[in-house]
Amino acid sequence: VLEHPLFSELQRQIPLTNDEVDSIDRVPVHRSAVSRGQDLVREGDPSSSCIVVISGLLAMSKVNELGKRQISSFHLKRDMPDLMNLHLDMRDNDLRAVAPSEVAYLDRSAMLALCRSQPRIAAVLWRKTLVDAAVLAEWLTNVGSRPALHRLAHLLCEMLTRNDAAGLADGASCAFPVTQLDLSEATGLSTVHVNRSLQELRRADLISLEKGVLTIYDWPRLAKLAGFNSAYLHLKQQRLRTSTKGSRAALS
Amino acid sequence: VLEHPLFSELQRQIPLTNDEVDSIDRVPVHRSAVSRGQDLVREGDPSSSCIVVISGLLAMSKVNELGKRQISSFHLKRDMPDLMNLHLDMRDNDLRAVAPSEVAYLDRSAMLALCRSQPRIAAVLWRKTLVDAAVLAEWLTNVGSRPALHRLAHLLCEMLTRNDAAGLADGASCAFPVTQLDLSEATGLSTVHVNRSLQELRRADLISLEKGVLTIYDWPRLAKLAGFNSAYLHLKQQRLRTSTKGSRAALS
DNA sequence: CGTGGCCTTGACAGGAGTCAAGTATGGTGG
DNA sequence: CCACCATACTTGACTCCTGTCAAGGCCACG
Repeated sequence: VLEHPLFSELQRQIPLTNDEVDSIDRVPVHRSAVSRGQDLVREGDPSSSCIVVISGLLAMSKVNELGKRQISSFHLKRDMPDLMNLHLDMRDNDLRAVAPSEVAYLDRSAMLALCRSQPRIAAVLWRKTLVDAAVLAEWLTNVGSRPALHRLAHLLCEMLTRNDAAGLADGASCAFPVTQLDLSEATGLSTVHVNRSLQELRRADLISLEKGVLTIYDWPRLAKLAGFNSAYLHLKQQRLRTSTKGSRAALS
Repeated sequence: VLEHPLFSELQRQIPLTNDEVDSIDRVPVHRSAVSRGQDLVREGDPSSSCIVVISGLLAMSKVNELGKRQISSFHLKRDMPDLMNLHLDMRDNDLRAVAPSEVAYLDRSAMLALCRSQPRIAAVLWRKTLVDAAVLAEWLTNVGSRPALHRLAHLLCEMLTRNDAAGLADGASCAFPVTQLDLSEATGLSTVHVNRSLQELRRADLISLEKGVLTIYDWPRLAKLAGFNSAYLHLKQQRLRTSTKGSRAALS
């Protein structure tokens, strides 16, 4: 018997009462696997479910009138991208699997009922949407105010920090299975420029990004370049990352 | 005796019960006037209050490591910009008066208590934060994927639409008391380029923006240029703006 | 061992930024 | 009532960051 996907995430935030656990168990779940590039939901769909990432990597995005796609967030294991639509009746964005993923669909009206009956759970979920919004604001700042190199560096810093906070990082490395096209859509740059900027970061021995694995060799320098300050992620346990230093040669 | 600022906004969303009205009245309010350019709260401040705009125009913004400011949202009368921080303990953004404004400060812990005791009100407020987040995502798309002219046009379309939905527009006109510096910080463009793009929009007889008043002379053409679709604003009453057409000459 | 993604590279173009100077505009005080 | 000042807006010239186009190389997968 599989654990309820809401349970593991909520338990991380607050200790749950028996009553709360029972309420959670009453939310119907439906699991499913999605392959790379597949859309889970599309702009204009009515919101009818609420997705939890079980594994893999999802991206929320919008396509503008010229067909250019803008990714507005990445979602790791245990993230709930659909929370942003819980109280909205129609989606105005796409949700797509950037890498092969497994997801759980929770019934939306059951989720709404859960929030009505369990205010503490509602508060935790609400808080999660606010953190997502804070990340969105930081992305806007990133895209609107930083030059290409800093922008990419910032995204990479965020990904490692979030993976680390979620217990998904391995030292200075974490999974980040994206193509350069994905990166270009997340940063608002062209793929060619993403390619060149990545090379510059690699040549400076700051990072490597290959086969879907991101490694940051010199955190202090990269974070400084990016102007990265993790405050906007509102992590509960402030794990201060100060010392994953060392050149590529030193690590390998 | 002044009406409670929460009341007018919530009443617009759902009919309130007596019990709910009583709970709202128990939230302490403190009104205050702020002058142009004044910061109401700053990045790093603990969230201790929750602001409602009574009149004027506020902007949320972040300053990057190079001192460049990015505005992430504008807030009109009755908006509650601080709702984005209700469940977060520390602010990661600034809130500033773009124009002379009046605001009401609601006590944050009283707001949290209100949400705990009145789930319907919590749901309405939660929904408001989700709409704000949806706007943020659209801004990201705007800044990340549209060229300067389209980007500005999109912002102007949004402002008129929101003013209209809030009952603050006068036909094809609304207040928008911003400087070109403000516009540049909201769009991620330079002030010089904002200036030239505005002139281009004016020369095409699409808009005027002077003395803090925005007028859109040819909505269909401007909206098309901007790729503007109001769906992301999640307005309850879909007031379809299709026909504020006419050249400047025809209107004046 | 093809074949289609994806990554890489070079050459070129252009949108947007910067710098710098000049022009309105509105508020202030003499 | 008008001179003065600060702030905002305009304009021109020039630079450069980033995008576009196009071709070639490198896998991974069938």
